[in-house]
Amino acid sequence: MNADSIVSSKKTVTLADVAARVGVSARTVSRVVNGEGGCTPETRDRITDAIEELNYRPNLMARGLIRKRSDTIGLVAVDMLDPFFPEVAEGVQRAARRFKRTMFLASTDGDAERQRQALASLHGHGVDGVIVFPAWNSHADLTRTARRGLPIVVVNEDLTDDLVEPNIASVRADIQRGAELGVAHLIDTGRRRIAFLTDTKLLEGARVSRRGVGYRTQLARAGLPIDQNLIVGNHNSLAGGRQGVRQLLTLADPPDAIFAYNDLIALGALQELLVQGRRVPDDVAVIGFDDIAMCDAVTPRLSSIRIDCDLLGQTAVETLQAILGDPEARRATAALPVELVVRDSS
Amino acid sequence: MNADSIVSSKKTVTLADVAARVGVSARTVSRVVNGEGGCTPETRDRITDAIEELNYRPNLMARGLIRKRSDTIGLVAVDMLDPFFPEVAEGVQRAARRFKRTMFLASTDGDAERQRQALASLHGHGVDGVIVFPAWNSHADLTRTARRGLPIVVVNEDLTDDLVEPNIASVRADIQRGAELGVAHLIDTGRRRIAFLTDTKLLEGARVSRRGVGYRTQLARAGLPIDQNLIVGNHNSLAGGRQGVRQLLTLADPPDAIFAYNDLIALGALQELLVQGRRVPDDVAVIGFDDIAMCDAVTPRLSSIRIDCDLLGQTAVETLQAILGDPEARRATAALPVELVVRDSS
DNA sequence: AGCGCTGACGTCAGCGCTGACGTAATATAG
DNA sequence: CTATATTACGTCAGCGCTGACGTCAGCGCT
Repeated sequence: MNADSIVSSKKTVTLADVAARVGVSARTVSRVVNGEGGCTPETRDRITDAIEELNYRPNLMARGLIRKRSDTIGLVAVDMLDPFFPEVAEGVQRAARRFKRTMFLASTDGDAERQRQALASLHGHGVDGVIVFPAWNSHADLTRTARRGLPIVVVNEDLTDDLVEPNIASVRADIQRGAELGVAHLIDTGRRRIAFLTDTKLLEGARVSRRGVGYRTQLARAGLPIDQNLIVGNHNSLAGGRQGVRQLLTLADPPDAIFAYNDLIALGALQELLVQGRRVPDDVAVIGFDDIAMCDAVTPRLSSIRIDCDLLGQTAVETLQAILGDPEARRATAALPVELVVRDSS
Repeated sequence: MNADSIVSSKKTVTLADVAARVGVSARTVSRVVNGEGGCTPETRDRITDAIEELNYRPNLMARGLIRKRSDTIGLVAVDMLDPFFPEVAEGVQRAARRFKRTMFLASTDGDAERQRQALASLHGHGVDGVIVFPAWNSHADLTRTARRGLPIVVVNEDLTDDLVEPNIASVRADIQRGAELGVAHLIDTGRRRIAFLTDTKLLEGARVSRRGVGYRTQLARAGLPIDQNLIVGNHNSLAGGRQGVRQLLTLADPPDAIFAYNDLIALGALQELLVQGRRVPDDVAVIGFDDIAMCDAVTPRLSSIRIDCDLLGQTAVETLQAILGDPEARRATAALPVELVVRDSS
């Protein structure tokens, strides 16, 4: 009976249960649970024991309902299958822990509707703020959500149109410069027909991608023409990269270098080139973006533009902390530095 | 003034606000929000309009406090940097959506304390149940959490000691059979010194890993000796795989095949072998486990044991649904089938 | 006319918790 | 020895919402 009541109470245990057990008021138990002090060490110990015995855990929803903060943050990523997101998520997670916050992650596959649902759910469940890798075409949504009072930090938006709104801050690596470094490197090593293997979504409408800008800028600077045949869009995946190379290799005058939207696409491209009997980098150089861990583990090792994922995550969390304190604070931080990492594929 | 009140209400909008606007009771608004019916289409429309105008969103914490369910589930993964977890997470996400549930993800890096915190937070915030890739040495924790009333589905536990507890179910792929298929394949193709490159954690204490059992079983069946020098543990990462190969290559009698704990380790191993000038598979065959997408994108392509991540995630969610209905239901399901995928590395 | 019945609402309590404030006992100051 | 501060609690309301139940008008039926 006793042993049973200790380990397996079917009903949820509340503050009141603990209070009754000890013979104090629920308020006092609450004080102990929250370490507010204002009670005898002796009382504290008795309550602590009772909490242990009854296996009490605070109901965070009830607490959140009153406090209007939960010490949690949401991370809304696009696609967990692209290793870039997990890498940043780890950085966010680490930083969140430093601020004693729990991070909950939701992913959207880049779908605006799913992003909307994720944000609504996170907000409704009381996260104090969210860090978002925005889905395509979701600026209006983000703006509305922010106006509902949810602080948002937008991370690494590749599009150049800015979101200016109180409650929305943004953090990103210096993507355009990264693209410039990559393309300049290809040009410097003698490449003249440089393809841009990107995400289809970025070719729809009149999108202006920072990577695209960097690519064009560097070609122009070197006096190289921009050949639309060399700009191909595919799904953001290994398969998308492979498909892109297949398209490029049908050209009468195929490229001698590929600048990929990211490493996932680049890795797919790399493989397809090898399968098709092209030598990398002799026949075709390949350079990716993000510098995910796999870049260093494939053969030939993939050159890439390094983004410090840990720093990016950390900066995002710090920025969120800032706007949690003051909604007008730090609308945007300086773009984080990027670095060209030349390996064997270029 | 009006436009302002429409778009940017600073205060949180509640049912009562909407009710006041329309001139009905909060209860009626609640009925509309939850689609309970029992009101005139006309009233419904007026309320719907007011909800839109005031930008009202239900407070899910308040709702959860009463309903004692939130239609959310938690996924507690070990390490997002191992692509296996994101792949399963996608499967879980997809299945959760089918059941109209939102999934929140937390990761633990295999640390029991962080797992404890993640579970406490998820439970406290009212998730209806969790799917857990257990951290090492966390069975006691899981048991306690389950006894607090949180339904748990344990996924893909490699250890052979079972958790038998109401409120805990388990789902996994047939890991031991997978290991047997992989090792048997290596033996069948003439390999005689087969190394087992595993996770350090699994070598601590008297752990019995399903993969280890499969490995030993097959060696025994073929009459091959078990050489402790060929069983090395390292961190579960690309670097861990590289380090493992470095250790193995110092042996006087190095292996002619490597059976890796998972693909991440296998990919690291593969690279280090190539760097060290070994030919794969001619000098050393390598086979991984999980069959993550990258297996098919590296050169040489990595042989592996395929686990259907989508099915695994889906089964986990279905099992959770089952114990949500009945805590005694489906304690454990049959192990999901695995498949040997032979590519270029073996 | 009187009956019950249905539909469309409203009323009220309370989920579990904490902020604001009250109170009694003891410690310290004048 | 009284006045005041401090400590260690308790009381109470209410966060936003929904379950249970109540009310009342309108309808069909005898």
